[in-house]
Amino acid sequence: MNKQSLYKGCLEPIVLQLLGSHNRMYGYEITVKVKELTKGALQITEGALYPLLHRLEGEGVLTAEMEHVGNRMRKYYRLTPVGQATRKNALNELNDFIATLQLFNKPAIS
Amino acid sequence: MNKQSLYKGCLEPIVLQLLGSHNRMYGYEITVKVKELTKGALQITEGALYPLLHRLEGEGVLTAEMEHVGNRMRKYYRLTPVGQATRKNALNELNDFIATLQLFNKPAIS
DNA sequence: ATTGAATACATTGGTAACTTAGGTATGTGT
DNA sequence: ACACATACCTAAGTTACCAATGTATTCAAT
Repeated sequence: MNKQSLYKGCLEPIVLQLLGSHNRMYGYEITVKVKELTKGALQITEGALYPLLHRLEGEGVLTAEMEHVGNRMRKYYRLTPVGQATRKNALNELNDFIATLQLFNKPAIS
Repeated sequence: MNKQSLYKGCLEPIVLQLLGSHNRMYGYEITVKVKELTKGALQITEGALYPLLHRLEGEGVLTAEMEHVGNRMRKYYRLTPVGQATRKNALNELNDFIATLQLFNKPAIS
């Protein structure tokens, strides 16, 4: 078992948290920021991120605005009002989750 | 997204931790203990647990011994020496994971 | 000037780790 | 008698990811 598997299911709350503290971000920026923030511990793959962003946009959690920087396209995402609430809720769940995991955090007994 | 999805990938380290602090346990006991410990926050399904135990046994992480209590069978699992090491490693990964998640734990900015 | 890496978007196919639903059987409470 | 708890198990479907690939532009290095 690869430790990366622990992060399964955490991508959405992480992205929501990032967007909750950054006004707006584009996809590639998110991957770089996460890698940087976690010092490489977590590397979001684009194959996971882009479909997630599209889904969240479709659900009304995010809005997107295209922008051109030079000749290159960027798609900026930001939280909608619904997304703000979703983020808060996801944060609560994340904290409950962490608290629960801590219950099992014992050095050993043997 | 159901918050249960956060636990995806955490079942193995949790089971290893439990067995690391309990000498030996049987499957059903594990489900009850986890539910009790987490006050219902985490309910391991048998469809997830039994295949996991079988896999870990096959990998040499656990050994099993059958026992009869009255007319009913119990299959007790315990960590092998390999399993002890696996548990320690899983615990480290779990702690790193928690530390990484904490990086995103900010109330908000908005 | 060309090559590789970085930037930036995206999709497709495969898979691991679950959930849901079921099956078998014994014991216990009402 | 019936439901619920105990105790094992499996099979089929779902989900959320990863790996690989594709397109195109920009920049640094040789």
